Amino acid sequence: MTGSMGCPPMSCYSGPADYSQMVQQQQDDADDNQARALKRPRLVWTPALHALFEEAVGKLGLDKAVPKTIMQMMNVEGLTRENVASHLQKYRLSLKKGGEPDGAKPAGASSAAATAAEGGDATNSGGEKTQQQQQQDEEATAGASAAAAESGDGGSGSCGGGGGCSSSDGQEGGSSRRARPGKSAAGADAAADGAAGDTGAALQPAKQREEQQQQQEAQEQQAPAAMDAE
DNA sequence: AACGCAATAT
DNA sequence: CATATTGCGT
Repeated sequence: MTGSMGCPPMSCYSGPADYSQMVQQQQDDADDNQARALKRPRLVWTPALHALFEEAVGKLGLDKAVPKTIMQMMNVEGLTRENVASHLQKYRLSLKKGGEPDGAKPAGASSAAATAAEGGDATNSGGEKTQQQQQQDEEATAGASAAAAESGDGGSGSCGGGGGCSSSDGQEGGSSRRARPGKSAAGADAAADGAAGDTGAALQPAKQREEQQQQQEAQEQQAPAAMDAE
């Protein structure tokens, strides 16, 4: 093992496994915070998370793809419903727009892989800094830990059991909504915290547990010999 | 309460 | 730009 350790495509992934901390600076209040729900850094939707997300949506079915379920299925600590909801929106929007028709990509698209599209490192490896805009500040954020691993599929049925779950409903047909102009500045709300905690208490250098492999079916490769299966 | 969506803020 | 946040209507 000498020096070549390049991680072949997909293998050592630095995705949502062990992020670093990096506290962010936010307007802390001078108030004492205490058990305030900490503010988590901007969630970085890494390709893997996206993958899990898409997976969950796909497996659950569009009808059941509701934030709560998705979130549970992804099993990513620290992920909140809001996170998923927000992304879900985007996801749906994207589908509506150019779903994935081949050629519907604005331009340039690159093909992507077929079996596994992973590989995204959050941080580049070279040092290039192309991409992205000038703003964005240096807000380094990170935060979610991922894990999840095999969900065995079908594992969780949210409401299947005993309760009664309402299923999804339909959408409203109406369209008349939207009416809320006002808003703007003026409020002086206060809210914030400071400290560094991490709600995602699983991404700190103190926990060293589950972590390591997680991915979805992209890892079924194994068994050199023959192994029957489906 | 939870979801969906658009406006809006960072 | 990508996300989060918020407001409103189901």
